[in-house]
Formats: sequence, structure tokens, C-alpha cells
Amino acid sequence: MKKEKVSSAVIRRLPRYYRHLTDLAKAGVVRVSSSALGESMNLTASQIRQDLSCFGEFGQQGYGYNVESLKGEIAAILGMDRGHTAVILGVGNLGRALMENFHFDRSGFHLAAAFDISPSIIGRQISDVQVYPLSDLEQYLKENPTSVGILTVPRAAAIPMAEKLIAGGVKGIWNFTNSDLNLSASGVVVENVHFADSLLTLSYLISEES
Amino acid sequence: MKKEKVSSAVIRRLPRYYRHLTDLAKAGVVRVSSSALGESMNLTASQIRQDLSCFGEFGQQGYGYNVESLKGEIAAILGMDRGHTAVILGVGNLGRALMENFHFDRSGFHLAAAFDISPSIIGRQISDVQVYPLSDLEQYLKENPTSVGILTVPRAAAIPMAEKLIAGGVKGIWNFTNSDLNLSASGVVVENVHFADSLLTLSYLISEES
DNA sequence: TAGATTGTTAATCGATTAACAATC
DNA sequence: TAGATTGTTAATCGATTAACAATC
Repeated sequence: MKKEKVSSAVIRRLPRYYRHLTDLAKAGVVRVSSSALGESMNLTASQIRQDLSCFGEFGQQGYGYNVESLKGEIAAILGMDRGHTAVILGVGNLGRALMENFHFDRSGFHLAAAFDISPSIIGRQISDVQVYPLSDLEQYLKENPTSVGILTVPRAAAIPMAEKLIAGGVKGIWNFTNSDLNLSASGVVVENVHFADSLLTLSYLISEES
Repeated sequence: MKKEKVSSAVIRRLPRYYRHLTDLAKAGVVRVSSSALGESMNLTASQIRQDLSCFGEFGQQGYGYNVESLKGEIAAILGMDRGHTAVILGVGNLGRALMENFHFDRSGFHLAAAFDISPSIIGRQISDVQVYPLSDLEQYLKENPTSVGILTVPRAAAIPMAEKLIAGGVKGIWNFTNSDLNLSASGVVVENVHFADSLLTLSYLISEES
């Protein structure tokens, strides 16, 4: 185990490792070598061994890796066992889509509450999660320490909402608004999901060819 | 203009350039230097000039870049002016959220049709887009050449649906299912939006600190 | 003109790949 | 044991940064 600073390239591959190992486990595969895993993930065996060595020694010479145990190690590295909690800000279509379809528990999260300003949605329950008025947020975060705030509000509301979350002590923000939140100063981590950037990348790739 | 092969790192920054230039234009800024743009985007001036030089010479010594014209150049590089079309497969919560809230036109796309198997949604119109039965897809694609298929179906349906899209001649797939589509053989480009990967990355980053 | 800023070449830094001794 | 495969060190490759002549 030689920690130091793990590069962002490695970190972004960890969830993919976890996903592929989950699939292997579900398929009943017990052991996997770096070369076999590499083949199915389109990575070199070398890279996989190099990546894993950032966190420890999980394999065995001549054998490879035990699928279940490697999956468990990576889950721990990802913090999936920490009982993280989340609240969602903005219960529009996207917010509701996440609440109804996204399996927070499969990522080790508990979605504990939702907040909105619309009277027509406040007070309702969506997938067992209660929708509160936004004005309750400050008090809520004071009483319920929360790991992550999910921003599914309109772009214009992104910055003030982010500030409320930071003031309330969240550690991270999952940002679905189409704006770059630059919060490096606050110590809060931001993960952006930019649909438009993703579609434009695809647009470039399909336009390139012709 | 020295084309060659543009690296994926550069390509993924292009939509961000576009987004920031759009903001600058909206704010009435007429010109911007690589160092000013770099400051606001957290990139070095050098990197910006290096990136842009993959596609041409858009600046002027002593002046910098004209915001409007650079924005236009990048839009063209991204293929935003190609009249790309899209169809969406799966009109569940996420599909509907995209249809109702995502501005396809702002990325240069026209969302032309939606397909689902649920009788309760077939025949309806959502944001002016007609929902057809999935069984019509093959015929539709034959009659309406389509740039991109959007996969918002359940994970289990991902691969067969992708195959239908490829058979129908789409150039790219925007994949929201939680599976890695490995279609390198087909010549069709896949852009994945993996919510779980994104949240797990955030989980790692907030877990790391303590 | 003088100052500013580009596009590009060279230098540096970091990430991926290859090689191999250690060992299950 | 012999074969397989790890973890790690060294080599290569690619991307970022620095430097600077060209020039608006």
C-alpha cells in the first residue's frame, strides 16, 4: 500500500472496475487475471496491475484476483461502505427521474430528503423520499449531516443553491446544472454531469468522419 | 490547420470552450486572450493555444480572439451546424426528462422521434415529439436517416436496442444505460453517460479526505 | 512605434506499456 | 515441480507547460 496522490485517470477507472467485477461475480466467475479483465475492459493487463497497486496488493502470483474480494476492496476504496447520505435540490423531471430510477443504495448512498420551491410538489413522497420546502434546507442540514447535495435545479439557481449546500456542510456536490461550479476554494468536491458536453463530444466524433 | 489525429483530451475540452465562449458572448465580451480565458476555465494559456492550434489559427497577435467568431469556429468543429438528428429509445422517467428539459437544438440536434413499448405512452406527444411503437423503428430509420440514437431503456434492453440502431444506420449512440457498449467493430461511436460511475467518483473523493 | 499576444517549437512532466524477478 | 501471474522497476509514449520569434 503506497498511497501518495492517486491520479484522476486512475480514480475514474475505479467505478468501471467495480462495475465489471460486479458483472463477473453475477455471472459466477470466481477468479480473474489482469489480462482477462483487461481484455473485457479494453485495457492492458499492465495498466490494471499498475492501477490496483496504487491501493494495495490484491492478487496472488500464478492465480490472479479473486473476483468477490477484489470487488469488495474496490467498493471500500470508493467509500461505498461509509454510509454516505444525499439530498436532492430540485424535483423537476430530472430530479424525479433520479429519485425514481437511480439506485442510490447500489452506490452506497442513502437519499434522505428532497427540496423544492413548488407548492404542488412539496409534501409529496417520491420513492419513499419526502419533498420539503427549500426554506427547510438550512435547518435540515444542521440536524442531519449530509455527504452530498445533488443539484437538479435550473442553471440560474445553481450558484446560490451550491452556496447553501456548502454552508450546510456537505462534502460534495453532484452537479447536473449546465454550469461549471468552481468551488475549489471551499474544499467541497464537485462532480459535474454535463449532458450537453457529452452530446457535443458525440457530435464531434460523428461529424469528423464525413 | 494541421488535422492529423486530435487527442481525446482535447476533444473533451471543446464543449467547455464552447460553453464558456457562449457565456462570454452573452455577457457582451467582444475579445478574449488565451490567458484571460484560461484564468476563467482553470487552464493554462499555453494549453488553450495548443488546443486551438489543432484546428486552425483563430487568433490575432496582440489582440487575442474575437469571442463571437471563435465560438462560431468551435461550433463548426463540433459539428453543430450539420443538422444532426436524433431519436430516443425508451420514454421512461429519464427519457421523458431529456425530452422535456434538454435543449437538443442548443447542441445543434433535432430530436425527431421517440420509441417505446408501453401502450400507455405510444401515440402521445412529448415536447412536440411523437412517441411511436418500438416495432416501427426499423421502418422509421429506413425512411429517416438519423445521426444519433439515444438509449434510455433498461439495462437489459441495451444491447438489442443498440443493434437495431446500428442496423438502422445511425452514426452514434448516446448511451444512458448502465452498461459498457463495446461496439468498436461496428464503426458506430458510443458516448456513455454513466451516472453511477460519476457518483462513485464523487464518493471516492469525499471519502478520501477523512 | 511599443506593448500585447499569438502559433509553434522545445522542454518537462505524467501516464501507459513493457519487462522481469518473485512466488503462488 | 512447472506454469502462470503478480507487483514493481524501467522504458516509452503522449500531453501539458514553457519559451520565444513573429506580428498585429
